[in-house]
Amino acid sequence: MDDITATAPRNGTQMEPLLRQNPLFSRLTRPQLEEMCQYSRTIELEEGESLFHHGDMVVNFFFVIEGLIKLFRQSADGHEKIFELEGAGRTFAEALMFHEQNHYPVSATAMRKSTVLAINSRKFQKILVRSPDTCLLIMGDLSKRLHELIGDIESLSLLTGRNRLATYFLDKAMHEGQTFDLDIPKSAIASMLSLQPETFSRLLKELTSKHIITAKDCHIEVLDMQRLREHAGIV
Amino acid sequence: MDDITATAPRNGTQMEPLLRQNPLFSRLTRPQLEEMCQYSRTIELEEGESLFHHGDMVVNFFFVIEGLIKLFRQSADGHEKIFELEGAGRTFAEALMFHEQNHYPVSATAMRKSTVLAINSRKFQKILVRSPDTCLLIMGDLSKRLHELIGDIESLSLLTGRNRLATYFLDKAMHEGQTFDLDIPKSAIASMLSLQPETFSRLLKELTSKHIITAKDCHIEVLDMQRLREHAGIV
DNA sequence: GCCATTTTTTGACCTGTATCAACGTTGATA
DNA sequence: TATCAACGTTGATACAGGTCAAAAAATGGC
Repeated sequence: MDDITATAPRNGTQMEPLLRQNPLFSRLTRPQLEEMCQYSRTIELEEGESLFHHGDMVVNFFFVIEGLIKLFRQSADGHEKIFELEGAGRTFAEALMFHEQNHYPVSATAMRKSTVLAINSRKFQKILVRSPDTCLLIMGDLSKRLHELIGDIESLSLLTGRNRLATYFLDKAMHEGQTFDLDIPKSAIASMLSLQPETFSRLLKELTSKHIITAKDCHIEVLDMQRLREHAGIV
Repeated sequence: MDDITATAPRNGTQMEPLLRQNPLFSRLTRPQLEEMCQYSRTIELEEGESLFHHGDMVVNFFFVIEGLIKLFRQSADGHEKIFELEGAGRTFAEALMFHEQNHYPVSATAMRKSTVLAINSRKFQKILVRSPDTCLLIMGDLSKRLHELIGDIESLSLLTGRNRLATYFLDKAMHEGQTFDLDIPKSAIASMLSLQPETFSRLLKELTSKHIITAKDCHIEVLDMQRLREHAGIV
């Protein structure tokens, strides 16, 4: 019997626990998981290496074993918008498996040395038909992403860059406490917030000059949550 | 036996054919459809009447029998962003049924006299568990919406208002031919494109003064598809 | 047809953010 | 240590689009 861990990228790493954390795989039986792994392969990516391009035909969806994958799109004039950064334990492009003859709507490249599991969409779909439990979890997942995207559209339509930056910091502070680090280049954060790096820099300066946060390199400390909330524009 | 058509809002209208056009219902057996209708009720809405508000607890999802429903969100300073207009045959808020204890992420009001079918989410979910076919169709549907939202985010992040208006007209021209009518108030179109009515009006004027379109009241004719495409910024 | 109301357009002005260019920092490489 | 490239900051400037106010046009009731 093929052991799942055999497909793990590095010596003895148990991949199953990591897979099980993701709703796509949490309810699959062990044989189903093994079947899936037979139709999967791990891909090692160097920093900056590309996994697929906007417009490529969809064959696989992906599970991040390690690293960080950037999902983005470029405009005609070379500007880049990052939609999402996916880290260890996350899947991406799985929503596409439910279309026939589909094309990736975004491009994917590694922000740092990464390992991903490429899972054949068509084969996985066959497993799905026999797992209504998993179907419901996936639908829950898709629905959550839908929510998030609606939130993004709202903030692009109704809020200012200042609002979006403050919201970003509020989120960070919620999850990691009053002091945290920016773990990706500022220009990448700017792109996620749909701002130019220059504007990002100026807004950051504004928040520090108002003594709402302190910023030393990538290290941020929130001094005044209340006023940060006010700047988030949610009132 | 309860006939499905019994829940139809107006004398003798067969609702089943309309329901069957929607992927959510196309693969359900007749008994399943009847079971569903037992947990549903039709709601009549006057123009401007509200169906639910952003933040309300999710109990039902909705199927539009007739009319037009506006899905939107309001910012703190009273600005409104329309996410979607749903007409006859469309469902909305169905993505929410896969979360427990969920709240509507948008508000819904009727743009004109409308009739909707309110379907109990929890009950429908129970039918779903026994319909893997339908699950896959729904996932396809959710995935398509995800795509569309990603497209919206891209156009808000990377394109100008001019680009978005041109894209809107291109789409219309594709579906309805070189000449078509704006069937909703201009201010509503502006909101969908994330523009102020004043800006919308000015961009419209610009397109007419360049002889790319003609606009008389709500009647639009595209004169120069090629240049309209150029204005859409997709190059 | 006329009035009241709503929607759209127009004008003047202002603000947020992009753009372009220059410069400082940092970190890797030779 | 010198050099180069990548990244971030700063300043000057430009422009898209928002805001406010008022006029014009369209709509709907009576």
